[in-house]
Amino acid sequence: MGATSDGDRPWESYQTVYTNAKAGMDGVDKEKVQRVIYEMSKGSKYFENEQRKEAIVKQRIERMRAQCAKLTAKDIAQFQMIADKRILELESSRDLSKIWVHSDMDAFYAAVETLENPSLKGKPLAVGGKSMICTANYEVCTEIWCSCCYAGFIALKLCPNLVFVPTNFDKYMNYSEKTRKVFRGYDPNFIATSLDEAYLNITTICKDRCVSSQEVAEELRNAIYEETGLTCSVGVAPNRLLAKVCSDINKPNGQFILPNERKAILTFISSLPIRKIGGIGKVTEHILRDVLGINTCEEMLKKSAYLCGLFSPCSIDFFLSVGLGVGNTDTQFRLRKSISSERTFSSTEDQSLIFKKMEEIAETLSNDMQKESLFGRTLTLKLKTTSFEVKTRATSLQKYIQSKEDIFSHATKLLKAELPLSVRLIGLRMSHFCVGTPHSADPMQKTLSADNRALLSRTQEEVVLWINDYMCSLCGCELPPSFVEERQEHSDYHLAEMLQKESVDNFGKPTQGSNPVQKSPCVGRSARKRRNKSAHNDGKHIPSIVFSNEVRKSDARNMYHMSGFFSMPDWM
DNA sequence: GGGCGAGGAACGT
DNA sequence: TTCCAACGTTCCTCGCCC
Repeated sequence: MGATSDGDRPWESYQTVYTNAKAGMDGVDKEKVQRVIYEMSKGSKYFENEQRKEAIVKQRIERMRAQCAKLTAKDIAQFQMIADKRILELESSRDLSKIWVHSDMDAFYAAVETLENPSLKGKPLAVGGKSMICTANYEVCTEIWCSCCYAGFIALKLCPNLVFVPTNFDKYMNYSEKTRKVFRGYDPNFIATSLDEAYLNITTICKDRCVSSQEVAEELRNAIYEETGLTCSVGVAPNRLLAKVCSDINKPNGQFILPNERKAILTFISSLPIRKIGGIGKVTEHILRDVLGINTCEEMLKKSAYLCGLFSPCSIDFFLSVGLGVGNTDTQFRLRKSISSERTFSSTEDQSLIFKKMEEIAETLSNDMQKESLFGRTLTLKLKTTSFEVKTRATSLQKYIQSKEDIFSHATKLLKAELPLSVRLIGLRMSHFCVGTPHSADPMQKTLSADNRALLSRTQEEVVLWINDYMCSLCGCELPPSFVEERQEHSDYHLAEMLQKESVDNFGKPTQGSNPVQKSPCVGRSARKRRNKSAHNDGKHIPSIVFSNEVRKSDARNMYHMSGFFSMPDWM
């Protein structure tokens, strides 16, 4: 942004239009696009809110610059030592033994619509509505720079021939399932991150069949095409962070293979813009660029001392990993931490209507929770006001809830405290789960004591059977073998429950003072607490001691890996 | 005064 | 003429408690 930007060319400073140009869009007149979006957005409430958010980011940048300026030579030397040590540790954790594939369907929703209605072929197509489009095909991309993230009416202005098709998620899920059928043939434990994206570990298949990753990638793309009639792009690399970047390089209908060699990775990373990395979005890019002048992944290492001086250890680890091209190579199981439902509608102040909307959302959320046997004890109400300001109000309850009535009742209390109000979105979120046991009412109860654990351990192997080494035979709770501690607590729970029942059967009432557990610890509380503690403390300040590899690994994993199934950044 | 948890905001896809 | 999502996680701040 130049000094004159806000004068003659105000659109240049409108951050909303900063976006990650995709492959095949080099010929687009970016300035025209940026100008049109600015002109059409200007003056709207949405625009005003964007300006407000931008001002906050700018303030943050100023604060960080001031923080930087305060660093003495001694501070910087100290931070450099910490950074260098950490870089060495990350380097030693580099795993080049795995071959990961990231598969990304090309303009998925638009491609499905075109496949089912060939008359759309060759036309610029947007899936969605005038308010927001989900996906556009490549005909649109070559005209207006970006395949999505536009309001429909703006896209229409930029591309007057644009044809709109409403979304049909059942259709997309059907095609997505077809792609997953193919993925299973290459990696039964593949990780789906959305309807159209997945990670596959093809190490074994390459080894067993004595074929190159290039051949497998090609075969996979052909198999997807044969099964669905749709094309995809794939990236092959030693870890998921890099595979994701690689899949974007030869899009659409292409592939890019990054060899499992350190030198090749460092060369690849050296000039890679940071925005290409999953997990670095508009704001992070803006901050790194304007505070530290970091534009490429390589520069993360050059500015490592300053990164250590400004960011939390979790963030530092991520940034340094990006600089080294180190990413996660394990297939890890992730547990959901929250579930939510939200709806946007025309702004209203009508309280009866607002409560009606909230009741509908409570019902949807309750249904979703029932499908996954989830009971939560923290309820968060989200409100987006007419001026696009987002507020959240949360409450933690004395018992785990799931029913629509319970959710609505507690949400009502939260909402009443905010009235009167003019809103355009209401959302409800439940978190702090207890999975699978409707009678686990009191979150304050204790888990098994050490004595009880010793007493019970002898027989617990006989209590819980893990179906497919994965699902609890007694309650259906899903825990993979790697969750050793969580499984232990889960077994303890069922055994205690069984013994308690026996006690009742034998004596007519529960043994006094021995009510060891009434909560199904699918997510072990002790483990969770430790993870939270670790992450929390780390977020506060940067310790002057050098981090241990083990601690940092668990923290970084905590940061993202335990996240939801579909919105997890892919770099870990 | 430090640990800890809750709540709210920010961020990313 | 006017229209800009849905979902999930992490980060940061604040206040309580020992």
